[in-house]
Amino acid sequence: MEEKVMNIGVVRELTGLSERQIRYYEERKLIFPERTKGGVRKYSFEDVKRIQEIHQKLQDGFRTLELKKKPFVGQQVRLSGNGG
Amino acid sequence: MEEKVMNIGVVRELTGLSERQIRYYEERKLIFPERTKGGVRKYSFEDVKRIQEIHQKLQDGFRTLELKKKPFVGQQVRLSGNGG
DNA sequence: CGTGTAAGGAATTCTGACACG
DNA sequence: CGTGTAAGGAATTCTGACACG
Repeated sequence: MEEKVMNIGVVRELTGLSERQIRYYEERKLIFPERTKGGVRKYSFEDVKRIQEIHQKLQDGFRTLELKKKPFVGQQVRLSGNGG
Repeated sequence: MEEKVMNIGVVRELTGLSERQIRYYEERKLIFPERTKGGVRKYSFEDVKRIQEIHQKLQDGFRTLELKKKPFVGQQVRLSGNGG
């Protein structure tokens, strides 16, 4: 399931998210789709799973930057309070 | 692996065959990709496997029509001789 | 910050046809 | 029969920007 074979349109359908959201997660370095020569993004089923987890975390109040590296282990849920 | 998620371009790369060949196998009713609203074909990993088997059979001298229904069981290799 | 959207361009795919042996 | 190719159109995706709260 590591093969990067899907266009963003398929990922959109599988996840129910928008292309904007999917591209944004990449911009934040949370997912790493491949590209065709022409620049078209290609995703794997693993990516799809990851995208859904990211979205879930965002729902839980995380910010994308907090999801980098090992994003889904040993983290505390934070619904408010930005420190700062 | 039944999910129809790949464009023909990806199938081309995975199989090494041409788009022409891939579309032709569909024309001969040997594979059944889905379609997006816009008419773009979508293939599964199963389809990819099937396509490779079809191609192999053609190499072995079969004709596409002979590959229909249960194409890969109980068949004799035929390298020449078309009856008739 | 995370997401929506309109804009224009580019990559990808589609169909139907002609060609070959 | 199985496959290549040039042709024109259509669907899909891309980037950069403005907007909102």
